[in-house]
Amino acid sequence: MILEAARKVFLKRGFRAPTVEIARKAGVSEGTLFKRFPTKPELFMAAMNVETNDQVWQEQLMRSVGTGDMKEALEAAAVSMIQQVQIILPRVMMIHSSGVTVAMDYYLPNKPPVLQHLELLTRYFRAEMKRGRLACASPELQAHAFIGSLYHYVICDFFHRYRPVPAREYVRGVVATLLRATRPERQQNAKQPRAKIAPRRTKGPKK
Amino acid sequence: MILEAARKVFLKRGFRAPTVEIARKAGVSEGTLFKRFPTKPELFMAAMNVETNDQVWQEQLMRSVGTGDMKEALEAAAVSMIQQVQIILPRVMMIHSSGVTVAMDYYLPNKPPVLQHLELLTRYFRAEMKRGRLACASPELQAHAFIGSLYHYVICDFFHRYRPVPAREYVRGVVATLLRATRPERQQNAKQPRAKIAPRRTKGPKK
Amino acid sequence: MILEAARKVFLKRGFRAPTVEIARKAGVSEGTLFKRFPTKPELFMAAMNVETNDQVWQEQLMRSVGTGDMKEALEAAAVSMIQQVQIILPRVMMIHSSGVTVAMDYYLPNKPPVLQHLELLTRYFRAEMKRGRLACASPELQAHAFIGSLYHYVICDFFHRYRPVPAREYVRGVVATLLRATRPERQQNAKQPRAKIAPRRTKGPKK
Amino acid sequence: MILEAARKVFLKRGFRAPTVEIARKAGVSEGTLFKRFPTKPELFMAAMNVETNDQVWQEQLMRSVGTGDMKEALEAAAVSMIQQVQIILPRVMMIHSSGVTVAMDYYLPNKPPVLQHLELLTRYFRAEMKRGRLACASPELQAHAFIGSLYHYVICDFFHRYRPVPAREYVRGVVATLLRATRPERQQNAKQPRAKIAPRRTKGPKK
DNA sequence: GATGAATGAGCCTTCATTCAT
DNA sequence: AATGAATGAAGGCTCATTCAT
Repeated sequence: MILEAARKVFLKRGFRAPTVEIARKAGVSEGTLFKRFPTKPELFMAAMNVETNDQVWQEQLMRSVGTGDMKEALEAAAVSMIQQVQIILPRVMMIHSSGVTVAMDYYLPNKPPVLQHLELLTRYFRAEMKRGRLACASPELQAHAFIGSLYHYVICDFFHRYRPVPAREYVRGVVATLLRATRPERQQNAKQPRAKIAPRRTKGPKK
Repeated sequence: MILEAARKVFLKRGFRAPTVEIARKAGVSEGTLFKRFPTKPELFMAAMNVETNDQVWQEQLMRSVGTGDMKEALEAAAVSMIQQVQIILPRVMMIHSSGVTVAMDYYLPNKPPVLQHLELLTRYFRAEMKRGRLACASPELQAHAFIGSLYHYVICDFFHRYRPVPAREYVRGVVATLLRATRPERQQNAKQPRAKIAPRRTKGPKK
Repeated sequence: MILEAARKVFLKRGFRAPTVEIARKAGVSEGTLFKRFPTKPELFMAAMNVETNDQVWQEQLMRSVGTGDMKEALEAAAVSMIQQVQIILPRVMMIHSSGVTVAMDYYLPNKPPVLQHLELLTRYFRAEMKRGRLACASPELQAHAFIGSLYHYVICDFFHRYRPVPAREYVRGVVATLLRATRPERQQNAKQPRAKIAPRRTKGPKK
Repeated sequence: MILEAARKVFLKRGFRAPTVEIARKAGVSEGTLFKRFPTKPELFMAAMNVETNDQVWQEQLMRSVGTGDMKEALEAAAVSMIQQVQIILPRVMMIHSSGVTVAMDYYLPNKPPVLQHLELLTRYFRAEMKRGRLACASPELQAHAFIGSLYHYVICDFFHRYRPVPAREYVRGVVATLLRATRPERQQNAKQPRAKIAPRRTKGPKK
């Protein structure tokens, strides 16, 4: 597939990568390439496309509001988000650095993923706050920080191949921090001993 | 100054920006440009230089360990870090996307800023934990997440001109969250010194 | 043909001749030029190629050893040699003066023509001496001098458009001189045994 | 000395050699260089100057006519000529290949050395023929061939570092050949006036 | 439709020449 | 007078784009 090849080449060598190389990698001639994408920038933008058709996790997260286990819901969402960001971030960076001037309107008609994520999480936090399951001064800011933690994991991996722990474990830590920081102070609850973040409770019952 | 001009042009138009344009913007001839920087990639790498000689805040933060107000210390550090990242991040991204192959060893001899930050904060958290002023399962992960929140502020600003609140306010929120999540459980719980998030409970019997 | 054009241009204007000019003269674009010859020096060396696939006369000369008319054989060879040298000499000179550093190994894998010629003639003279049809102190030196006479004809023509007589006539003269100088002294002259070129007779009284 | 340096550099790297390099080698600044020689071609032509102020041997040779030992006179002249040619030939070649268009009038006001040599030797041969000390069909052609043998020695050395024997020995051989070929047929052969090399014997019956 | 040779505009780089010091 | 930094025109080379096959 042409876009596949273009993506690989562009992400490795930048926008400067010659079209011949893309054509060769895609197994087609340059003629064919340019019949499909009349100019290089068009090919580039198509290859760096950032449309995300996988919003399953977004809907799941919102559906969980008020009902499910917040920790589980957030962890699942976070893992999915990391996966998505791993795909999207390099492309967004590539676009921004390419000097291709179409840059700002590339994720039309949708909002750029980062802002989508922000909005979603903000809505989620706000919703859970309304239900009294979360307490924080600014849900938006909280969302910002939460997402930032996740993005940073991707950034460290992408820039420096630095991955201190597996994604899932990282997510657990981040979610735990979040929940601890936003735990509503109920009647100074003696009945919730701990067990919040308890990482490895997978098998046996604690009792 | 040449590097100033080169930086501006490169950051706006990418590595593809013609050297004439840089020369013109710098107010010198192309000849002069190439006498100072023998090749375009060299000029590029010099302009994208990421060496950071301003580690004042790093030292201040570490000096505050055990003594000052943690909130204040962290907020000050965070604001400085954001400022530094605002400068550095676009350059790192530019380098990575440029296809210039010197890419990976560009911040030699020092470590890349991102990892420097991570290390510093980890050390800081660990130090404060030792003093009992902070409690968390994994100081490294905590640092990761904290820094991530700050980076993300820069990213949103850089990519989408999105800046929900002023940096200082954002920082306040993030630090508050952090401190809330890592507040050691004082007097009322003195018999549970650790074991909070305790990731490594693998061996010893709890009893 | 590209090489044809390149040759003409290079021989007239030197290595400095712009590639555009060659392209124009060859009736192609610069792009095509550089697709065929990736760098200018490569084009240059290809155009100045000195490989000589026309060794007919060399074989003919050697085949004539001992049988044919020496004068005719030598004249034919000399005329051919002059023709070949007229092609080769300007190129060799061009290469040497161009400053292109590949210079010394350009006629690999074969020996350079000059030395080829020297070797051939030396072998020829030696062969004819063995047959008693020629007498000289040093066949190699004789060959050297003979060839030199021919080269010089080309040089005068090339440098100064000076051509005192037609090539064929010149050749006749040179061959005649050679044959006269190397005529074996037959029976009637038995009293002059050697003393031919008598190298060190500088001092001794003539008597 | 500037010209010295220029010569070295030009002869090694061709006309393309940068003027900076020459200046550096000459130990002066580029400014000084261009104050002395307003343009590069002028510097080049000055460095490749071919004026020969050492005509001693030419006069000596002519003075020897009819008196001295022809062999010795010719050998001395030949050695001097080789020395001179070793200096001049590379320069002439360089000029011709440089593409510098002043090329044809560079040895004004004198004749180019090659032709000077030719003329001189022709006159010498003719003079000695008049005295009966030499016999040949065409003194000019004889001179041509003689000089050619000497030039070729220089060429082989220059192009291929090929020097079969020391110059002096080579010269002895060449002169010996010449003298043998042009030895007047003394007393015993008075009825063969000319007809030796007989250039135009093509048509008429010899009778 | 697919191909890939040909094009030529554009860009990096060099270097002769100038000129303020 | 000497210097050498600055200039900018020129040239080698690349590569997006076209088009005849």
